[in-house]
Amino acid sequence: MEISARKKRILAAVVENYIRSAEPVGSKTIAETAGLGCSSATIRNELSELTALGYLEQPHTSAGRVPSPQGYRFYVNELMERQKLSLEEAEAINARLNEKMEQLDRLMADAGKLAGQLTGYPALALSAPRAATVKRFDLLYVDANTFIIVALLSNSTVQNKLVHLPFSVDQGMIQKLSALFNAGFTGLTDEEITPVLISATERAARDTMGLTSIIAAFTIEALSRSREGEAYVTGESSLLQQPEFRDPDKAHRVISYLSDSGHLMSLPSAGSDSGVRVIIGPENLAEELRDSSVVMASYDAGEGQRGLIGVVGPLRMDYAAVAAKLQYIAEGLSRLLGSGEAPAGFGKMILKGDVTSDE
Amino acid sequence: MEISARKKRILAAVVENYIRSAEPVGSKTIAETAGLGCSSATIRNELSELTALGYLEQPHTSAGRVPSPQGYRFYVNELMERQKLSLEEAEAINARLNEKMEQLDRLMADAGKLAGQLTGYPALALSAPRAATVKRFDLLYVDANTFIIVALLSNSTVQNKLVHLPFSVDQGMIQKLSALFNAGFTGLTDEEITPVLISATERAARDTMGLTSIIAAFTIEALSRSREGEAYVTGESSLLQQPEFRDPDKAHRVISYLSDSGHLMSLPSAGSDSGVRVIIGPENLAEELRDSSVVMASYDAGEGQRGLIGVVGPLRMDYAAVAAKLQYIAEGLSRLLGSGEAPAGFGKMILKGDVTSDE
DNA sequence: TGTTGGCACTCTCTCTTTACGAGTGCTAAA
DNA sequence: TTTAGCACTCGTAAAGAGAGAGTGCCAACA
Repeated sequence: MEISARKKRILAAVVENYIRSAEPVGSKTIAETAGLGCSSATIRNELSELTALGYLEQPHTSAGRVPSPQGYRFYVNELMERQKLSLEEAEAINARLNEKMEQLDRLMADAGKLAGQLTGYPALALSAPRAATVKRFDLLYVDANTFIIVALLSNSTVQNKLVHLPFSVDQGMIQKLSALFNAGFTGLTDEEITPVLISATERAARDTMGLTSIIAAFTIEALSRSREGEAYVTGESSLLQQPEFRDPDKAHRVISYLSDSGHLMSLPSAGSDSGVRVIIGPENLAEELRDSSVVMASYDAGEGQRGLIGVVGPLRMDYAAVAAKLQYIAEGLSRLLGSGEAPAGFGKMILKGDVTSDE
Repeated sequence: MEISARKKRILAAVVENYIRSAEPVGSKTIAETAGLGCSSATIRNELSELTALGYLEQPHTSAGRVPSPQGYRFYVNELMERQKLSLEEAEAINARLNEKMEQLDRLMADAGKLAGQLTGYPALALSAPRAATVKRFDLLYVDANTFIIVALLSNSTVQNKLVHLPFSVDQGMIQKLSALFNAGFTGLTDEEITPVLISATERAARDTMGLTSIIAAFTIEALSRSREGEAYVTGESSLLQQPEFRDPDKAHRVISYLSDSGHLMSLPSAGSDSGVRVIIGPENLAEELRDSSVVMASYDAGEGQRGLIGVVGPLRMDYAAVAAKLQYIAEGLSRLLGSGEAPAGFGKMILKGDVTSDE
């Protein structure tokens, strides 16, 4: 069934009013604010039909209307105007992004924080999980009982570990091990580093002191950590300021769900086609998020990696503003970090609309 | 004024009952449960005096008594029995600690998580801030445009950074820089690395194409990060389950205060290391924590470092149980990480690592 | 056919009143 | 010094009344 232009305007008015006021919207309000040149009675008829179509809901017989999840979805897909950031906002974001450039290893989490502060919702930052391999090992001899393992991974991160030993090793042993690992363990994912391989290497090295397994264990851990991706959540408590989360139990359910990073990693799996993704209430796979909406934007983190920033809030979220802000931040991050290469291995993720990626 | 033994027993009964029930404790309840062989009227007289002395409070004329902060303090200092963990609890903690040994760099945060899960309160984990210096630099040549900076710090962490250059360097240059930094920058705190020193080094190296300042900037950042210490907070939302934090605004104030790690670093300054510390409500310096209590235990993190784990909860916290658990965890951590007294006879290796990843 | 004003109806929210109960403080007796 | 008894206080839960907002429907109108 096709929806008339006026119905669309009325639906948009309901959504936008409700987003602002958090209270059911009545026909009178719409007649006054939407500027449709018709009376509240007419609006009532339209509202009634929109309700029958499933776009609106009535909390009780004699209250105003509230958008249903389907109503929000329609709004997001077809009615929502692409919001432009104000100059101040854009500049504030740029300033924050530039100032963070110094601390690249924390950038991911900081990007989440920025998103949270700008939108006032709890924010999440995810790095796409991705199988990595070691490109190169270095073992640094420190003293007779100490050495450092340094591993350069295929995703261009460097992991290291300081190892203290209860016995002595000499430089020769360290060099031998280094050569051995560079020869035998580079290019392998964590799953390919099997106990069989380790013990074979151990025999080849004539290593009786267990050094091989120490290094192998470190390698496996470093790789699997990178494969699992990382997740940061910040500003969880700002959820408490939303009227729909004044119930501490409800808030607790959502927040504690968010706090378990394991859960979060499954969020983006639901599909990732365009720049900004909106998941509305019951569309969430996770039971705990059925009363919440999630808005996410992905960015190019360089080295063929993609990152994700997003916020979580009530259904009554200001989708237009949040989407605009997230997209702007994501674009900024892509510009700063991005390699310009096509994203590999993380599905096709093309930023929607006018991407100004001059790289 | 000296407090009679019976008053002490009554006070303890009030505190313990209130901790359990979260509701004001009446004279009748005490007469029935405390086993003092006297009637509720007698208890009433005593309660009245305890109230006059400031150990108890009355929410309103005709409710039971609630411990005042001073009452909690007296309870913690003199009445609280040192609780012993059950065998299951102790074993659960030990198991968790051992399983974490593999991932030492995350151990600090994990220890906090453990404390939180065991006690049901939000938990924090702090590393004591401490000025560090670089003990040793290594620059690893990767390819003509890429090298890795590895710095071993005096606090036995290792920091690294992968550097991509828009121009080529050769191995000789890398080696020269490495020698230069090992000669000129080891043993300095971040504050001692002045722009004057950097530019002097740059001149001395002749034609380093800005590499000197890149490495110097990395060094400063690594050192200042270590000097600021680190703070992790987990399980904030469990505060919402406490009856005294059902008010979302109150909970939000506390949680958002906790979420700012800058605030947390000032927490331990008020006191020193020995054993378990309890800070009760108004004793907190921070306004935001005046309605909360903090229990902290410090542990020996090895290398002369101390770490801190703690929990935050309502005044009505089960101090005895929480203190016992924290102490047990802290002792376990000290045993695992502690440098000085660790019995090396078991051939147990002490692995300590720090992982940073830069792009 | 679509739009409008009018009107009765419904339902929630808030305020007030009432009743209840838990616990105290006091007094007098043991 | 302890105890039993009793009046009193105060918060809370339940019940009732009134107001207000918004709907749904109907008849009239362009």
